[in-house]
Amino acid sequence: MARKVKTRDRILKTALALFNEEGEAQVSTVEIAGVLDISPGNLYYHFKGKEAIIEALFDDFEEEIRQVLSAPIKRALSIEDNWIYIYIVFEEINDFRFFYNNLTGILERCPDLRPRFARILRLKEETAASILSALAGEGAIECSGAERAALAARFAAHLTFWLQFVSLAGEKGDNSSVINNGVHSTMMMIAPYVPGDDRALFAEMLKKQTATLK
Amino acid sequence: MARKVKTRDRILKTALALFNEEGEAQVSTVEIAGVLDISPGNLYYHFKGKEAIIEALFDDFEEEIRQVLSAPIKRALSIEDNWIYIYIVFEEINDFRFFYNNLTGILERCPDLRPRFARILRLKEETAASILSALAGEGAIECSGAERAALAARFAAHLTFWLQFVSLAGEKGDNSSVINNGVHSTMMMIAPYVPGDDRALFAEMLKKQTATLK
DNA sequence: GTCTATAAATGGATAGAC
DNA sequence: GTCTATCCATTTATAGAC
Repeated sequence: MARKVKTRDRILKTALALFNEEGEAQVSTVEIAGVLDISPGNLYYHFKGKEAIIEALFDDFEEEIRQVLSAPIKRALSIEDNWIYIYIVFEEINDFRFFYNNLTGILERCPDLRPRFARILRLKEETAASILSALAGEGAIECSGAERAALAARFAAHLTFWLQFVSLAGEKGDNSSVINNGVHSTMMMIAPYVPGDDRALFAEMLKKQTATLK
Repeated sequence: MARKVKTRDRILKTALALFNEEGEAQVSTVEIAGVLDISPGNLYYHFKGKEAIIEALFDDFEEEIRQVLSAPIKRALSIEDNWIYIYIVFEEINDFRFFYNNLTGILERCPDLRPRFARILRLKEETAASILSALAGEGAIECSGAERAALAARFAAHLTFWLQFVSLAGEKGDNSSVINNGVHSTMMMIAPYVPGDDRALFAEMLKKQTATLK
């Protein structure tokens, strides 16, 4: 059963790891080939160049993130149930962090990706808006329409950049504690909108969740 | 009186403009020299290389942003007065956007800047915390200590990344309307904490401000 | 599919004349 | 301070053998 892994897939896997570790700009096609112990020529047989590799990696990312972002829209969730989706979004972004660490630079060189990434951002925002709308509908939060719209946009930005912010601010910690920090800070954005009666429960839930996962 | 502008300063000015327009990674020392109509050798007489130029630009940025971030701490301000500082912070970031557009990449190549930038982020957060604390003290907002701390961190991240988010999401608009959008979205983060009586006033103020500046 | 070898282009950097 | 000339290293990319 141990099928031989295709060279194309090995290239993608290795490139992703190197990009995330050293930064995409610091990694050349020669280095990727070197780590894999294949020739540069072989690499160029599979991919036209670094941009082609990045675009192939983006294909994978896009498919996964779209799935995650579409899931919570389908059924209304309680506040308590939403954190798992936030967690998964952060995990995906973390797995693909070389891209998020150099968004502008990469999108300049891969212009095809720009509209696709913009659509992902809008999907993030729409998903957030739809969840907030559901929560407001069932009275779990109290929040005007205008405030919900602004909050949804900030949600999308927060999900997109928080991991980078934490790492730039000089926080130490392994991947999973940083992601938990992200989930916590995201959930805290909802706190002021939770009405008085449930606010204690909400704080309790956040505390428990943080304790469990840290 | 029309003093001749020093070549060193012309290099910095041109490099900043090119970096912001084309992205730092896409601009070579040769190109900078070419635009200035000086030889690459001359450029290297003034700066050891691109990193030295970036670090000199960062010196300027750091000095200005520290000034802005220190100003509002000195005296307590009403909510209405704070927007001008937010506006100026966004303007500074916009003037220096090549750096914010490739934070990770540049900090990898200029490791000296990393702790300095981390300190700026912390200063952003501290300034926000101190303003929030003052506002809470005078009853302009209602917000627990824990919520204030979390909000201050999100403020810092929001100031740092919002312009990039808007541009990546595909919004059109000139510089100043994008910055106004930033100020507005930042102020909206405070809205849920404004107590009932003043909330109408706050909404009114935000609307007026947006109308005036757009 | 994979390799070797090498071309072609670019960018960083310096020496030495003016 | 500034220029010309040049060198070196890196990277992308391709041709052709196996």
